[in-house]
Amino acid sequence: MPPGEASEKWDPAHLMDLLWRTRPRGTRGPRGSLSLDEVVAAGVEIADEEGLAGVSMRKVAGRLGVTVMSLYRYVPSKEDLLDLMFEMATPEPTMAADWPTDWRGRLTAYAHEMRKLLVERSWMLDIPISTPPMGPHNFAWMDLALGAMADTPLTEDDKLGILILISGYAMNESRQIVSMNRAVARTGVSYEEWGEVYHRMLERATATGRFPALTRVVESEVFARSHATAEEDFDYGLSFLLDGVAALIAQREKG
Amino acid sequence: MPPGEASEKWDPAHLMDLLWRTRPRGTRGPRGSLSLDEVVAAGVEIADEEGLAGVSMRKVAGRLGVTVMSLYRYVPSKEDLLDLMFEMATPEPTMAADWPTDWRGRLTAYAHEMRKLLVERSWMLDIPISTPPMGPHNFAWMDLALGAMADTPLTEDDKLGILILISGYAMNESRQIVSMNRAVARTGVSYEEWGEVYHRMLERATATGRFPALTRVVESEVFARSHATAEEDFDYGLSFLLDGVAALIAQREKG
DNA sequence: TAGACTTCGTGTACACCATACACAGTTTTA
DNA sequence: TAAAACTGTGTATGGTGTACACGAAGTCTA
Repeated sequence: MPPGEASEKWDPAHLMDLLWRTRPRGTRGPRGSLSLDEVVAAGVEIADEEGLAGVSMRKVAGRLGVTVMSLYRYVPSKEDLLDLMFEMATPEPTMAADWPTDWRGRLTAYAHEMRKLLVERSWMLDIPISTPPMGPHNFAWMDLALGAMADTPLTEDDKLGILILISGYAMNESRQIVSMNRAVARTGVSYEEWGEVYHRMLERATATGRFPALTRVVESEVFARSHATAEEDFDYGLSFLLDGVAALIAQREKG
Repeated sequence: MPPGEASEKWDPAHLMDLLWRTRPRGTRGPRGSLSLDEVVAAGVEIADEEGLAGVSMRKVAGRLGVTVMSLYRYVPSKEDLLDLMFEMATPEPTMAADWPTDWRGRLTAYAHEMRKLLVERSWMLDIPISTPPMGPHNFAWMDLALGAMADTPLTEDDKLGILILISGYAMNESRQIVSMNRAVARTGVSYEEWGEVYHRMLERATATGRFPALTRVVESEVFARSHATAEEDFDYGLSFLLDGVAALIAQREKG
């Protein structure tokens, strides 16, 4: 390789080696007193307790009774640690028991499962994702959703598109739920009162007359009335997507 | 008020005052040499040039020729500054000219406009959003989308749900595009080659036989083949949503 | 007009943060 | 036995947001 040419670019394969624990490890020196899993697990613990902002290399090291710099023998950077935490926090999907048999039921269950995970471990949504999914657990989830559509006449192209669409929807909806939960925690205003508060803000803003369509929504008191549960809201949007899938399936069956 | 009761909670109304420039300003002391708009604009400039990570209070102050701490006379915290930047970076929607007349065309245009903005100013997606939209420009966008459905028999409840759904979709899709752009920038691997690279990673992973449905997708070479443009991908998912909206409209017309 | 009151910008200081680097100790291979 | 490779550690660098105290400057009230 010509010198100076390879301007030190980042290689996604390194991350994959970390995720799959396939990093070649020389046999020479002393074996580490820790394992990659222990380091990542410590990070996950802290994130579960204090959120992602609480995860610092110092705290991870402290929890393991080790100096900060020794962590870098296991993980190239904090960014990689976060990617590894995301993978570890994604559970192996185990839905054999009550797993429905029709594609619609399965995709619904999949979306719900994803939302449940992301709302519980909301710090996962705070991790800046810099690559497409590459870890084994994440692949397993993809496989699950794709498998849900196995009995349909959809093309593989279709399935992939739908997978992305539904995952995106679940992430998005989770993001909103989480942001609402945090607002509640931070303000001390209850979940129910927040609709009231937002309603008043909108009233103040629409009083200028600049937002006619928004004004009509506000006047309909959607915000002020006690609203549907987050679960219902989620299913509402999901049904839109699944109707679209159904239509596509019908089309593929015909053609 | 009983002492010790109000345990110093965060008040969203303060943020709204900032966003609407309605913060009461005493008339006593000297007038500031800067304005809130100048501070926020400086932040936006830096974000445009270096991304959100480049925005620090020190750099903003430096750009304005002022000490760091003086910024806190205009903005309570960096978090608020970011919220203000989000609002300022959202342009006043001006789509009078080629604005379609049917709801479907309008919602499509809306979604495209949103995607364009978020991909251009990708740092907006990096801002941790902690409240529902409260700024004038954000309200204007909401109004636009709601107004797009004015001629339909949808209830105000429906419209709000659809607004959230479509905005969420646009944000989500933008997030993916941006993350791809960043991967390209960081690895030096071209946009086209990335499919190739990811394909090989998937091949390696599916070789274990653990992911049957994923294997079928990989074997179909969806990733390896040069793929649809991001624009086409976007419209693909959007059509799903809009079909759902059409179905709901038909239903409301009947009932 | 004098003094009280506010608000300004500034400098200093603190408690963090990620990580580059050199080093000494330990383990394995040639 | 010596070389090589890998380990954990301490130190150091250059960042981060913001609390606090200060003097200067402007505006209101008596």
